[in-house]
Amino acid sequence: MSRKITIYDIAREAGVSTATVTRVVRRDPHVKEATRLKVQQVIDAHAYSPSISAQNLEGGRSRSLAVVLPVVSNLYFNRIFDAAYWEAEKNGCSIRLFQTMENQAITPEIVNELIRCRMDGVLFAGSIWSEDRGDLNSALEKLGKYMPVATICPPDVSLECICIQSDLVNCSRLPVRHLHTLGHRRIAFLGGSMHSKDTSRRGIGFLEQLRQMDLPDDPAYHVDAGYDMESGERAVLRMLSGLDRSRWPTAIVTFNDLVALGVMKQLKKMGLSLPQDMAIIGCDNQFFCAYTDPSLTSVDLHPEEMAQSAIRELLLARESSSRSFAMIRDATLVIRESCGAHLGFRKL
Amino acid sequence: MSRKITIYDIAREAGVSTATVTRVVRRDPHVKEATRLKVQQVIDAHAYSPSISAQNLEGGRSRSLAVVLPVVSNLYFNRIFDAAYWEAEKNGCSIRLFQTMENQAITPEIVNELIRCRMDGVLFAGSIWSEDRGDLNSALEKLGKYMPVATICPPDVSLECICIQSDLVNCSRLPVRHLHTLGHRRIAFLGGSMHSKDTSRRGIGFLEQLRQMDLPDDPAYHVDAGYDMESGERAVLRMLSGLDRSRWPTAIVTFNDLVALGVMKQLKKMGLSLPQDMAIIGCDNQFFCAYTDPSLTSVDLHPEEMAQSAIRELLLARESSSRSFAMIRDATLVIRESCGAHLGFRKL
DNA sequence: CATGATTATGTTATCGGTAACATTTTTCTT
DNA sequence: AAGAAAAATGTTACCGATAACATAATCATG
Repeated sequence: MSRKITIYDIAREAGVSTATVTRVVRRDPHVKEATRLKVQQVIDAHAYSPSISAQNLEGGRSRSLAVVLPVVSNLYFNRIFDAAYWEAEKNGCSIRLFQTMENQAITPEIVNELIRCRMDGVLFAGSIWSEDRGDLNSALEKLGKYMPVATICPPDVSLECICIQSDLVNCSRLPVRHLHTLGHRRIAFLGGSMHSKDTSRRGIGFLEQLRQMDLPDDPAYHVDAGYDMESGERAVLRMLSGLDRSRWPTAIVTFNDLVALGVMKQLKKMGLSLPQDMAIIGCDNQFFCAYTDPSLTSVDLHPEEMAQSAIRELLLARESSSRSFAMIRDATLVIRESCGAHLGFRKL
Repeated sequence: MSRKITIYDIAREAGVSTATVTRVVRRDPHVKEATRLKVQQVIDAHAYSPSISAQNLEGGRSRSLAVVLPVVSNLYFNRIFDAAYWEAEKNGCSIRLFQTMENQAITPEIVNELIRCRMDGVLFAGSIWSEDRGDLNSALEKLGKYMPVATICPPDVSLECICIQSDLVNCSRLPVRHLHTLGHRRIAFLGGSMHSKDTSRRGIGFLEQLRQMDLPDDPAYHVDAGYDMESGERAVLRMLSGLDRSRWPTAIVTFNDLVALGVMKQLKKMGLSLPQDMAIIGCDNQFFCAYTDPSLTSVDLHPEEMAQSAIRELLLARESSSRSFAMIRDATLVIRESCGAHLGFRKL
């Protein structure tokens, strides 16, 4: 393995001091043109570039940001991660990923590692809240003493940080309104685990929306459905088999597109035709929504934009210390075929 | 922002030298129990842990591996990245991601950054080969002088490195054989860009397979289809509209599951029913395959296992210098509904 | 051309650990 | 109890870059 060329090698070969080499590298104007040229030549010849570890040690920063999220393989978080990557890249920073898995806990090990590595900032993204948010908050609070902190998740007023959240109100309102326009009255919500605060928040928004529009908010229409396809399949089966056919909802709003995928599969298995017998609305507007059959109407929370803002704010916060920031990213309903809107379909 | 506790702080407070603190941290047995306890107490009290940058600088390594791939948002590479993450995590390493985008070029900037950061190894994953592979090889060769290199992609014998590849032979053979068993004779391949070496390799394997089984290898059945859903839609339309209905293939093998998604959508739009009118086989066995309608038979190349092996070998190569390794990961056909096998369906 | 101002370059301490080597302390042996 | 061996601990140079400070070289001006 080759030895890495150091600043000393360059200095020696160019016949100058290391200080001058640094100056050339950092484009310090206080260098005579002749010297600059000579040094630059040696640098180019060896393709020298300063060691990151040495720079980090000296400067006490790392030019890298942490992104802490449950799982990258989840498409929603994948989009956050990807967007964060490019935004960081654009600013000469790298991203270090930490996956917390379902429990979404920032373990003391992670906290420690982040501090050890002198991360320039940390972005925490989550959707399911851990049972006692206390742990999470205290972890974030501790991190806040060492680096700027940003979160993309339901907000907690008690926390001073860069706080970006999706528009949960519209996230519930848009689907209900759309379905209402199409004439639906019995609308069900298959959403997440009812034990999680986020879900119930979304569920509550959903219920509020129903009431505002004078639609029935039958508890039987509000079912715990987990976060994936299998859960969706099971949940819809459980819900429908517990109801007399006359009381079946005519539309289902799901926690996310994965759940919707499961729901659609199960409904077809039961012999229903979509969207005629049941309208479906998902959430996240994943890439496959346009390719399901029927294509899936879905709410886009714009995770990319949220991640971008978060990273941008983190980088700004590096300079101007202690900066707190809050924004709500609006939600958008992307209408496709799964509610029959394209057919001019209207429930009676 | 709090100042990070250093080894000097601990040493001073515990009344020992920094060497002793290091010994305690590194579990050196040559420390008196009483001293160890005293130092450990101070360490715990301040939640001290050694600075990564300092360790990296001193030790000349980074405990982190680079994963270079086109795009993480692509599900295939996402799985590679995720598996690499966990395998590295298990070994106390972190992963640094580099996205090369479509051209899949390891730019000089990336090469430089990898060396600058003293990466402990690099895993290059790709599928589409850049037009002149020369650039890529010379980049990998250069990197090889500084760190162990692994690749997950079609092999190049000229390159000395850890070389993991998927079983391209079976990747072509399994779908053709399955379709043949089901009575299909006219089988089409919608695969990637025909300009890329990988695709043509896969395409060639496909053609060979057809010949071996005495099936027609009509060039009209071998179409450039890109890598995503839109390309799949367009490609199948192009292929079928160029053929008399009597000459239509009865089955289509696609480059990947995304292309298959597009193909299925287009076929349905044309009024065909699946799998009766057309059998489809995808590749990658993505999570959504079980939830398309009909569910999609697909080849699994086991990217997770490949990534795992790659990372494992990289970590081993760190110790025993210059280690070259090759393996072919077998492909598996996951049979679902899209060829009608579940119906006992047989083409006549 | 001497002198101060300005510009260019060099010297050195520092960032936070690590490990080789040196030194001190303890333990064991006879 | 003296001396050797072993164990515990301390000292220090080093990893590679940076920047404050010091010094040297160049320039302008009366």
